[in-house]
Amino acid sequence: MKDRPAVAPAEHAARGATARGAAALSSDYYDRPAELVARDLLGAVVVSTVDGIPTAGRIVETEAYPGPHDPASHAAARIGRTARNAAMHGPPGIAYVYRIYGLHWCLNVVTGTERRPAAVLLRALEPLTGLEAMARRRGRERDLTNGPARLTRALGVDGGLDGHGLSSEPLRIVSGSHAPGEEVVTGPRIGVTRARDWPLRFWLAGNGHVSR
DNA sequence: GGTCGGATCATCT
DNA sequence: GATGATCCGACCG
Repeated sequence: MKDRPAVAPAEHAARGATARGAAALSSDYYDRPAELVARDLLGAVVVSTVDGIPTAGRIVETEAYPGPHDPASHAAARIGRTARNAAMHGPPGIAYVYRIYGLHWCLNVVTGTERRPAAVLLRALEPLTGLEAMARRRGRERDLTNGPARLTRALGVDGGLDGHGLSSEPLRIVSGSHAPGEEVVTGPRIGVTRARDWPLRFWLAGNGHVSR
């Protein structure tokens, strides 16, 4: 049995974040370098109403893909602009959703960094609301959102949301907070083969919902 | 607990 | 023709 905070960090976030009319993060918020946005997004809440089904989760793990100078990015300089990465070249605050390994979807937030394509990958959420719907979509009760492809499945996110502005239905991100005692930790990104040592993965230490 | 291989295909070489 | 910002079930210990 792991130690848990007396008051779950999610409780505060859940109340404000999923409440009707909660303010979405502004485009100014995203118009910053991906490293900063990736760190600050920890604690924010993703709210989905895809298929009319409300689900929401608190962001506990992210990765930054800061620009063309990053060889691991889908918008790396050697690749340039393509149909797949078009959204990364769009305005800050829209979604970049792509298929990976032929069968999963991953959700990114496009950020600004001096007009260069950049994004933040959402790697794990702490489930807040709609857990039953998440479990139904995932086909299991556990591990609902602790992985980039798991969380898209749980929220009903797919390629149809590529380029979608994240301040409007059916997929929004609203502000949240770090709970007292929650510490941001940095480390290498998962699964990448290039720039393995760049410390661009961010997560909330001690939160039980990170991907690993 | 851990490791291994299959699924499955758009994208890029 | 090879690769990949992953997940899952099978198998081993």
